[in-house]
Amino acid sequence: MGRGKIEIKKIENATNRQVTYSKRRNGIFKKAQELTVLCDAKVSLIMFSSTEKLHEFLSPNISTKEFFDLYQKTTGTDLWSSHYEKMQENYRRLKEINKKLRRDIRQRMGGDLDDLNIKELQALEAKMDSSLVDIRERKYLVIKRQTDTHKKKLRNLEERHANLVFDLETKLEHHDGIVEGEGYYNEPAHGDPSLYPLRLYQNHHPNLVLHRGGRLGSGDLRLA
Amino acid sequence: MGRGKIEIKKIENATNRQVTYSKRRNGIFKKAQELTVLCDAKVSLIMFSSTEKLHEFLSPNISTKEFFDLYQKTTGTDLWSSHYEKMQENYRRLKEINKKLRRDIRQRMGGDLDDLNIKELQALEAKMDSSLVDIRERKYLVIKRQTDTHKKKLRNLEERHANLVFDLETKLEHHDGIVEGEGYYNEPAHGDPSLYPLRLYQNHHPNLVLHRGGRLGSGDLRLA
DNA sequence: AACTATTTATAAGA
DNA sequence: TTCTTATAAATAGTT
Repeated sequence: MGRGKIEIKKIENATNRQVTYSKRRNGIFKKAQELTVLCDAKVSLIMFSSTEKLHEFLSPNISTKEFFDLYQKTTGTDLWSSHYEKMQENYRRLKEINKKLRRDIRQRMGGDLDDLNIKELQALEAKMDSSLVDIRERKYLVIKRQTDTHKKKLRNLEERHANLVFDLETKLEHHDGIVEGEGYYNEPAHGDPSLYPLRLYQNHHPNLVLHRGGRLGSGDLRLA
Repeated sequence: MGRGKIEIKKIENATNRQVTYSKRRNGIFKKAQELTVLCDAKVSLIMFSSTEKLHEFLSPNISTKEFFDLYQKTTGTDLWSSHYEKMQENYRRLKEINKKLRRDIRQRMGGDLDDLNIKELQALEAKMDSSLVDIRERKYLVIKRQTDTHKKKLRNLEERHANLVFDLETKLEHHDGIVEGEGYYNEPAHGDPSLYPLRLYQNHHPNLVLHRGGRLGSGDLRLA
């Protein structure tokens, strides 16, 4: 259809080819559009020119994805399954590992033991026993650490307390009597209440204070 | 193009529509084919008739998947991503669970205890202890079961042995002497060799045989 | 991007 | 469906 008949083979002249592509592309798009309307059909027409330019026609009221889903459903193919495969493989492996881990834990918790023989049971028992030793060791270590920390705090507290008492006694000696109100009764209240000198007027000797200090701690720290 | 001009709107007559679809489908396929060849283009033409029948044209030297991959790459869309997302979510969750399980196991094996406080350590110790009790219980149950089975087998063996001895003694009484060769020496050889009467001629009393039977077992079954 | 001679597609009919 | 054919539509080559 044109001034002359042409042979259907690749047009070698690039310009000519491009012009023909443009003309015929319009033609085929029009045909696709007419087919869609006349025959109530769904049409997807996608093309890449020799220069890789993309042109597309799609019937209205449907998206490319919907169209492609329909295509796959109809042809029975699943073009993206290959994309999944690797991930699915990993997923399966992870699931399997997960199952084994759960089973292992169940056994360590004393369940799921039905299909273990004596040897396996003994091995499990031994492992658990050794682990328990580790855990106990660890626990005692943590306790010891905490106890040491408390002891250190306690010593520090005792020292500060003794200093207070010493200061007070020094003042008492200077005044030759008991100090009331101001100073030592109020100042500590702004800080840590636990540092408040207990019944200060009754303790005139630092060594006695140290003894009382032993009771300022938070009791036996051994939680075991 | 035809005997008369037609308006581009849906053909209401179903037969007519089907005929037109068929004719124009051939036409557009031919156009697609010509475009492919003439202009060296890649064309994908997919259509569904109003009766959902699928027809497809695809340029040679390319697969539907390749074509679609190219389409997505060119348009920058990723029509598969939504399909991935759900699976990726599951994968992530599974991985997280797996991590926790591994950690749990490591802790039960006595490792990874650094970030547990005393309370957690105590709880872990208690759980392990209780589990260990379960495992030991289970072990003893299995051992007891096996021991019982062996005892039963043993009793059965003793009984059969006693019967043999009884039969032999009966025969001895009838013959007033020792029986040689035939019968009891050979018959048991066809069955379980362990059932072979031991030095039979030396045991004339069933109660003695029963004592010997005690030594036919496989030793102490207590494996604990 | 237009033009137009000619080929091609196809609507209607058989 | 397929063939026929008159006619509409598409387009090759030209400007």
